[in-house]
Amino acid sequence: MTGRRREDVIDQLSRVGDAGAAVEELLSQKSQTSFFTVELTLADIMAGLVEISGMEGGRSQREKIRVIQRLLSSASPLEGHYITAILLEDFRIGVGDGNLRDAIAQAFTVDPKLVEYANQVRNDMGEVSVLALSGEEALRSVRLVPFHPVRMMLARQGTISGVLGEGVRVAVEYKYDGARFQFHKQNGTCRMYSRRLEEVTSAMPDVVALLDGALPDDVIVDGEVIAVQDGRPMPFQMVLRRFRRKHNVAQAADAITMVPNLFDILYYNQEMLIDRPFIERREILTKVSSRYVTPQLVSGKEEEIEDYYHDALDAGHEGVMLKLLDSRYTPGVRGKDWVKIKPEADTLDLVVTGAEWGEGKRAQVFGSFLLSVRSNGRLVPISRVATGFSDEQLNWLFQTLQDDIIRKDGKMVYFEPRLVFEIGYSEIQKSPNYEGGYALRFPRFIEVREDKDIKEANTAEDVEERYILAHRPVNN
DNA sequence: CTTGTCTGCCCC
DNA sequence: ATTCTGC
DNA sequence: GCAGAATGGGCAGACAAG
Repeated sequence: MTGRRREDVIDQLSRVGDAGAAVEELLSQKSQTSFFTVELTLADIMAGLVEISGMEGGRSQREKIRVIQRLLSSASPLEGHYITAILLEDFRIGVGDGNLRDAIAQAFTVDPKLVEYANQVRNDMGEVSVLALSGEEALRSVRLVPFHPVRMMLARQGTISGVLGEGVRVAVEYKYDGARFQFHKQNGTCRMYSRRLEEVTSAMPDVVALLDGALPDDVIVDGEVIAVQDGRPMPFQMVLRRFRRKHNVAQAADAITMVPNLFDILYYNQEMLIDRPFIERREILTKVSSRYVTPQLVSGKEEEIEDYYHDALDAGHEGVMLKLLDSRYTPGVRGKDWVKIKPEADTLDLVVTGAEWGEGKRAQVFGSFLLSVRSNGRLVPISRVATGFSDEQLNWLFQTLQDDIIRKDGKMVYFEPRLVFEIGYSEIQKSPNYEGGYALRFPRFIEVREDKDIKEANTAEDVEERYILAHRPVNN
């Protein structure tokens, strides 16, 4: 569209770190040498977007590219910027749900709290905006309806002692390493939704059948499915092989057994329950469901909760959740009413063998680093890391590593090994993507071990040993 | 038909 | 997921 | 305290290319 070479465009993109801004610049350079443009209308853009959304199958990518090329070539630089932003769903204009909520509240002179409440229940700002037009009463009277999934309530990280105060009692439940789901049933029809509210019913026929059998009609419940074998939870990777599958579902269901665990109920028998206290919802859930309700301890004793937590870890779960007994169900909110307790991260000392240029606010520095373990006198990659750095540390690393670069390949650079990072992680997992066969789950940067030479970094044998140790059967 | 690469209102 | 940052 | 931003491993799917 601008007659530029592919490399120029990539170069531009990595320089500004924002595709919209990059397109704007490229188009403005082009307009100096080009003479005509056809005026682009909103209808043209809409038509293009509709056309693209309907394309699939063979050669569809090429066709999509053709349509985008047509739009951009008749766009002004600013238009190009925002067409690109629309296509990537990436506006970077600092307007999130909060600002939108306040704008709707002001436009229709209603309480922002009610706008938020209605959006929590209906999960559709467009619909909420229409309700706001009719006034506060309409917002107040919104109700949950089966097959309109609501956003899930989220938890924050914490510690047991941090949650327990004077005389505070909490509900303690296992934290499962699986996939969150919401299950709806009405008039004999069942549907299951993922955390991002995608429908996964057809991928989970076995789980849906179990829940159908265990639950009455007209309910919405919240839970987590895990993969199990011989009564023990399987690695998260097994869950991934099942959860959003479209093809060979029956075969996969045969190979990997999935079990639901229910921990909340949002709606039952025409009644919305999200504003009830958690203990009440729990009581209703245990009455309503004949099976699959997650075990629960209610306690205010730190020692007792610690024991329960260690039982959870011994059983192969991630940790526990602590839930305040009187908390409402707040869709989409990561509030302090639910707190997850997980083990502190283990750490490894790893050699920095490469890095990749960043994007956005990291466009001028390395955005992630390649990490390796020692193995028979060689260095073997085991993971990357991209979080845990302050901006200052990223700048320093970018500068200090310049002299170590021995090879470049696209946005990747490779170093003469010198630095050792201490890296925190939650788990070592089998990896098909790294040469050594293992990778770290949730890696994060702790610090540069300036006191350590690369010869003192951890080895592939260390990693394997830790993997085996973590997966050995527990004997009691 | 196989293989490689990229994407996902993706899962964590 | 985790983490840092600006408000 | 909150929301936003930038990034991790890994899976199935969808396409493109051979």
